[in-house]
Amino acid sequence: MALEHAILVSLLEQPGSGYELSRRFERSIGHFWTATHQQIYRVLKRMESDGWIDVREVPQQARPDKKEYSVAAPGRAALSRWLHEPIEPESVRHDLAVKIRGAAFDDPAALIREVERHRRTHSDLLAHYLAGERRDFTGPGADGALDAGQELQHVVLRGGIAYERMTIAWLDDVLATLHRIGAPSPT
Amino acid sequence: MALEHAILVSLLEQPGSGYELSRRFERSIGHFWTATHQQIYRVLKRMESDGWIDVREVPQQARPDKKEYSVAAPGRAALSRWLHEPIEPESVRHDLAVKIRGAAFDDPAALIREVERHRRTHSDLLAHYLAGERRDFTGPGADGALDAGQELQHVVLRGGIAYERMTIAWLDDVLATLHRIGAPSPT
DNA sequence: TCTTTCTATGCAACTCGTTGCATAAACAAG
DNA sequence: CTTGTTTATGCAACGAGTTGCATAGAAAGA
Repeated sequence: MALEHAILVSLLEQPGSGYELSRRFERSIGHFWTATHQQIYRVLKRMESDGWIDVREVPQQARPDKKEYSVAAPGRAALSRWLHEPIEPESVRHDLAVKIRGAAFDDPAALIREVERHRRTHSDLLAHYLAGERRDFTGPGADGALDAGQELQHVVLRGGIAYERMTIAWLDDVLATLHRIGAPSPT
Repeated sequence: MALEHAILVSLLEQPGSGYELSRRFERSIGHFWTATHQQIYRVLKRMESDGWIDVREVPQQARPDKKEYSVAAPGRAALSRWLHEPIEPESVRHDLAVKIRGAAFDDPAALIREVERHRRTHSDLLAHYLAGERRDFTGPGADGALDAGQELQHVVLRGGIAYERMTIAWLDDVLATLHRIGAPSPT
C-alpha cells in the first residue's frame, strides 16, 4: 500500500485539507494514482492518529471550515523509509486489452466505437498534459533554472505525455486491425 | 470488476483448470491483468454456481486430478453483454511516479539504483515479448494468413511491446534527470 | 527414507477500495 | 423562500484483493 505515501508527497508539496487532496487526486496525481475522497479521509485519520501528520482547524469565510493537514517529522521519516525500500512490481488492469482479446468470440466491429472513444479520452488528456507543460515548464526559467522538485515533477509529466502518445498510436493500430479483420467477411 | 471476464476470455481461448489459469495469469494475461490463485479459485466457484462455466473432473497420471473448466452458454452471453458495455476508465497505480516526486524531499541520488532495477525488469519483459512475437506471429503464416483471434492477440502483444519500449525510454529520461540534479550540488 | 519440488485445490482472516448515503455551511438563481 | 451547487467531512456496508496457512498426490534427488 502506498496511498499513505502518495498523500505524504502531496502534503509535502503543499499542505491542504482532505477535500483539497481529493481534488488533486482527481487532477494531477490521479493520473498515476487514483483515490476517492472516502479513502483519503480514512487514511488521513489513521495517519493523524499515528502522528504522521498534524492538523490545523482553519476557519474560512464564504465556506465551511476545513482541517489543514501538514506532514510531521514521523511522517517524513516514514516516507523516507518507503523511498529506500526495494519496491513492488506495478499491478496492471487493462480492461481494454481483455475486451480486445474477447472480441475474437464476439463481433470485433462492435469494439470500434469503444476504441475510438478511448482514443478521444487519451487525446484530450495528452492535450491537457501538454498545456500544463507549456504553463509550468517553459519560458524564462526553463531548463537549468528549475529546482530539483520542479525537475522531478517535469520528468513525471514527461512520462505521462509519453504514455499518452504511445497509447494513442497503439489505439490507431488496434483500430486498423479491427477494420482489417472486419473487412474480409462483412456479411 | 472484470476478473470474471478475463477468465471467460482465457477459457474460451483454451479450457483449463484453476491452476492452469493462475499460471496463465502469471505469464501472458498477467501482463495486463493480475490475479492470485486464491482469487481465481473463488471466482471460478461463483461462476460455476451461476452457470457461466462447466466443470469436468479430469483424472491424471503422475499428478493430482484436476477440474477442467469450459465456458457455458450463459457465460458467453455475460461476456458478450460486457463487451457491449460503455467501459470503465482504467485505474492506475504508479508507485515509481510517487517515489520520483517524493525524492524531492529526500535524496534523489538514492533512487538511481531503484530506477535502474526497474529498467532491467522492463528490458527483460520486452525481450520476452519480442521472443513471443517471433515465435507466434512470424514465419510462413505471417500477415494475412492469421485468423481474427490471432490478429487480436497480436495487436495486444504489440501494445505490450510499445508500452515496454516507451517505459524504458522514459526510465532513461528519469535517470538522466536524477544524474543532472544530483551533479550540481553533491556535497 | 526423508526432504524437496511441482501440481492442484482450498479456508480463514484481514486489508483495501467502492458505493450509497448523510450532514452542514454558504452562496446563487428562480 | 425554496432549490440547487460548491465546499467540506464523514459513516456503514459491501465487494475486491492479499496474506498466511493447510492439504495431498507423485516424482526427483540426497
